Amino acid sequence: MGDKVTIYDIAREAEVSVSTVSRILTGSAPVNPQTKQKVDAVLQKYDFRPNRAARNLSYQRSTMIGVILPDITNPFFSTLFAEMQRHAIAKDYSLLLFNAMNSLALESEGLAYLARHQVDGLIFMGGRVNEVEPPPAYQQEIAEVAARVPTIIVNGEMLDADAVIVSTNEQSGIAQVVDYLAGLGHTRIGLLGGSNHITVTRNRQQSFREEMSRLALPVEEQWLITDGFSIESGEKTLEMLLRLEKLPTAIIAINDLVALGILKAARRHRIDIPHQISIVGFDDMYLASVSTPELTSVSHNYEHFGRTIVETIISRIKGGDTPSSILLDMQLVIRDSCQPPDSR
Amino acid sequence: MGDKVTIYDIAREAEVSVSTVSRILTGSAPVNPQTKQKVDAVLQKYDFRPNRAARNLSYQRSTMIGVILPDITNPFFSTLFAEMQRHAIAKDYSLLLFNAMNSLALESEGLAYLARHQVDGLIFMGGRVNEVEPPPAYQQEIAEVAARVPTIIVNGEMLDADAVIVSTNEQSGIAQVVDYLAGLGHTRIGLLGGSNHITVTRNRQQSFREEMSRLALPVEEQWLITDGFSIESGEKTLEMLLRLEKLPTAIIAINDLVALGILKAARRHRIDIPHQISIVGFDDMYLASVSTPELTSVSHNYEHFGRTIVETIISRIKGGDTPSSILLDMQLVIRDSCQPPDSR
DNA sequence: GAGTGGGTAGAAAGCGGTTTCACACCCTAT
DNA sequence: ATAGGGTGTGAAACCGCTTTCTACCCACTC
Repeated sequence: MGDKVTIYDIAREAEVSVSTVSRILTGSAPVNPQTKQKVDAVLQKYDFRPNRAARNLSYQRSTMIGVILPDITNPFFSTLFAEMQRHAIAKDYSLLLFNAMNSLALESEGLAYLARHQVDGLIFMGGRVNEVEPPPAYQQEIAEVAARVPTIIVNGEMLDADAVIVSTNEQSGIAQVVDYLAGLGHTRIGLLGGSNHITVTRNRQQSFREEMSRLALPVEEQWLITDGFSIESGEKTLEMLLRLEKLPTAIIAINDLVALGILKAARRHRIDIPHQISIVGFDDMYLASVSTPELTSVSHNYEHFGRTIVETIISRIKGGDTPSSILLDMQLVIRDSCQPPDSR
Repeated sequence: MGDKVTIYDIAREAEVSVSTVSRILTGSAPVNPQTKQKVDAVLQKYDFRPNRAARNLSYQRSTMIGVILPDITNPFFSTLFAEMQRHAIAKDYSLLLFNAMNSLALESEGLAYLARHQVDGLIFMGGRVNEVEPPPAYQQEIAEVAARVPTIIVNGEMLDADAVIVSTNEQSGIAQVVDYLAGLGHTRIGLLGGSNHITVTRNRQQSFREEMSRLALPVEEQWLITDGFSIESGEKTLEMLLRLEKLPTAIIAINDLVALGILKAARRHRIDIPHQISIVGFDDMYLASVSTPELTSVSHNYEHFGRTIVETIISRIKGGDTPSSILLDMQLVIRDSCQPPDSR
């Protein structure tokens, strides 16, 4: 996409030196208004855009921020990415996305890919940073990267790395759900989906136990079943649940996809949701309203989420003082998938 | 992400000139095996990666391909993007994504954004290129861009532009659906969703009429209702359909989202899908299996689709001979949302 | 009326690669 | 012995922009 016109051409036509043109372009030094006007006219005439490679080479930066995420087809990530991109562009940064296709191994390739592009910052979400106890090799790879380039880790631990950790407040999210369900009269609540070695799952489980105990409600261990984050996981975990003698009256799903899977399996088993069992999802993907009944879900403020990530990393890039961790609130959004127990 | 070590450092340590190092890096000229070995060792030692900005400046290219699409949260686009990225990276190109957030106006900004990055190629999908009769301003903007940089337009017309047009074979897709439904015994078929000023919709409608007429089946005009591409559109169009006296026994939805909306509205009206009405979707998004019943849908071969786009544009970039248009087949995937008419 | 200083602007040196050009060296054919 | 032809290598120019260094001009002071 090569405009062939360079700053030299502009300088020649405007009868000034390249330095002057550059000064006008960057505003790095004052220029006589008349001179500026003359040059601006030429700039306009050619719709001049400085060559990015040259500028980056000189500046020693790329104004690109790398993003590694496990699956762009997952609405949680794509929605968040869209918001991040919006804010990044507004601040004259570009987002370079690497989609790891749910492969932890590919993430290393992604790191190399973004390093090759000399990104000024790195945003790491999902995948290996989500591991509860990441293998030392992961830890070290991330720590090395984070030592060289400002890094943000979304919902991960990686305590050794010099990165900003941005996390969602699972504790508050879970508390809202449990309180809501308890308020409806539920005392028998299950938690389905997720994975034991993933931070978010672990956090939600722990917060779940805490909040249940705070309300003096018993936690039935067999109602905590983990089997992943997909629609299929949802189906499978409900099947497993249904084999038990005693069933919960309400189920919290680890995310909306799992919730949709549960809904699907429930329909197959002619279980009436929400009258026989209430369901709450997490993440409030736009899919939450596809289902019948529409899903009650714990929502992120995606706009705020994306903006926080981007503003924080840009601030880090510019050497600003940033907190080393940020906690973002979640908000229960009530739709149609919950009812008082035994309300059929 | 700055490795501070440069080609000069390498040259010094290996006791050769930078030219020699560069030759080894690029393979642009033969180098004595012994020299090469010596340099390679130093290269390895520092895990040297040439500075991208410098290289781009010298090469006068960016090895980046820009992608403009209307909505990355739409599974059709995100799935396709993921495939494209995979193939692009395998061929040492990078994809720079611009998400236009469903705004035609933003697409111009996206064009400027990618131009600023001096992308070597441009892939334009959805949005304004999908318009049946794009306003002259759009036409011209795209034509200008396409004149300067290799461009691919996915599912659009833009006949004036010097771009490769990659399209999906709607004619064959529709024919498969109609034949399948007719084979089940359906004679009363509707086509819901989409938008009259969008190419794909127009093409599907036309192919629909053709295939129906080929089978000597009547087309009931009031069963062709367009109202967009979203889940909500699906709900709305079914509501409108239900107000008619005579109903079709099968509905083709313009895409899976619309189909999901139809399913949802049908459930609300206690219409049994597929026994009262059969439904077929389009695009075979991964969501097609969320629903109950699972959606029969016309599928893209996303892997092939993405690969074709990427390989074609790279070939164009390299000055290769490429066809000016490419047609990709679609394939009906049969699941559970169709039954013979009146089979309840 | 020489000295000081602020405002402008040009020359030139990077930034880190690639590539052209020139040359040295060695080998072969005359 | 000498011209001719590869090979392999270094020096230097170049890609397009930013920025430091330098110099000039023109008040303005003392």
